[in-house]
Amino acid sequence: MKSTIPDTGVPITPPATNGGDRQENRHEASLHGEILLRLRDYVVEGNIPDGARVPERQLCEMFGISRTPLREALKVLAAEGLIELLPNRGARIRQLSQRDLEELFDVMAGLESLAGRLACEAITDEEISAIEQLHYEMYGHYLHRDMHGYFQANQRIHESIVAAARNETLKTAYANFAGRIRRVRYSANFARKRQRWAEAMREHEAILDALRRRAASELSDILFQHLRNKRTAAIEHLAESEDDAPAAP
Amino acid sequence: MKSTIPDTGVPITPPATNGGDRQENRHEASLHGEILLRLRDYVVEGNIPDGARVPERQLCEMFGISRTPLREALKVLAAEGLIELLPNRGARIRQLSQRDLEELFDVMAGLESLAGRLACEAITDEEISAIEQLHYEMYGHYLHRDMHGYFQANQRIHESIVAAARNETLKTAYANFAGRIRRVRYSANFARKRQRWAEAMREHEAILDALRRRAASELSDILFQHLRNKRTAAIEHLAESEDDAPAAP
DNA sequence: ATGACAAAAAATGAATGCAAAATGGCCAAC
DNA sequence: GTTGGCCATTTTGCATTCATTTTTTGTCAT
Repeated sequence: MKSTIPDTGVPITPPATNGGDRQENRHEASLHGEILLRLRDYVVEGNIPDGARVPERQLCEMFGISRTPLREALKVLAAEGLIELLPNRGARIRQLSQRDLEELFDVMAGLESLAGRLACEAITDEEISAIEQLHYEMYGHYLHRDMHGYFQANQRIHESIVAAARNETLKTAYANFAGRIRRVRYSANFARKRQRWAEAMREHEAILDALRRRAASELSDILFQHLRNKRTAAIEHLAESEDDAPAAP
Repeated sequence: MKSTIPDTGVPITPPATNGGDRQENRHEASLHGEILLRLRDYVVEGNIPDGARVPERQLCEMFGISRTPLREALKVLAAEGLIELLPNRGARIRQLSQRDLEELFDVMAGLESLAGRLACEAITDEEISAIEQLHYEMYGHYLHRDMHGYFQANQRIHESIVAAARNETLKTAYANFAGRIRRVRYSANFARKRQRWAEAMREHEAILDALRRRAASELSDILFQHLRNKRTAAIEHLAESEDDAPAAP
């Protein structure tokens, strides 16, 4: 006797309270902030299908709160681009078109490219060593065909570069866009091509090389191209998986 | 007998309803959307001093609405980084430290750099001609020492490049960050140095040149450096003007 | 059986009400 | 004269309520 959202069939399973907040500062104090964090994770993790309605009432009883703080959180999520609010017709999970995805990847590419440029100005030898460490770790996962481990190491490398840029504003913006993409990744489980793996490894080595030499604009170029290639791979993958799972009505 | 906000001395002058909405889509339909647009402009135009409290109640009677839609708008503005919400202590205009400004300028530099890169892939000859037109116009203002006209032409050039990137996501993000900086510009009236003018003109010519040749990574470098120089000029100017107007308590 | 229309039901948008926290003032004590 | 604590007022946060719009459902006619 599990209650579901009739329209979408989404099971109402209250997710555990968020422990590790990433970009919000002290919003966990107030209720709407707490809700914001939980709801954002809930959406990012893909618990609600693309384009589905996000009924206030259901979410209210799911979180055990009234509509006021929830609506505040919805407005913020809409501003972040995760959902969209149709006047008098409630919130829907924002359906990303292929074009939207391309745009998002390009913006991410621009931000990482910038991060690399800035990192060259401020990164320490220790930080580079740490990234090298991650690189070798990633290489190990690559050899063992461990996609999950590879992904994690890869993500940590990119996060390290962003962190080395010493720019909190950039870091926040990066996290925001990353969240939008992650939602898609959760839904359509990216399986990367073998061939792309080898390429990506080579690119990562070039990244490390440029980083060691603090070659700012060169690193900027490489990072942009690296993300561009990622974009192409992702788009191709999505185009393929559209066969078995056609777009929502 | 003009009522004022006691704490801050902000005169309550209801701004006219916003005619030209820029980044929001159809939010003008609902009341909270309307309020969002008006309040954002009100804040961006610098009508409330840095770090001052933004009392809900005053704003409510100023806009003639209840607190619910206003609070929703405040949450969004906080997410955009224009204000900050202290738990149980209301909203304050976000005070940007010098470091914050530097970070913002760098992110803007990264976004414009990206815009240039992308523009090289898609820009038409007609669009380049239009930018050249703006460039000559700007040159005229430069010769006549018309700072306002120069500024406007300059801004339109940069906006044209962003538009030529054919990326709505980028455009929105760009507008967002530009708004945060514009607030500062309104408060502390940037007066650009003569010497910097000549430099900027040269840089703009280099930009045009790279754009004509569709030299993506070169343009990317130039644009980044151009914005970096802008940043330096702005920071210096702020540092100087701190003498007569010390920081808020 | 199907389509259109109308009424009921539900959901959204905004306003109000209420409890808790913070701000400010006042007085006493040092 | 300054400092510290106590109480009144204000303000914030959230729940509840009211009004309007949308969506569903039921009925009837074709």
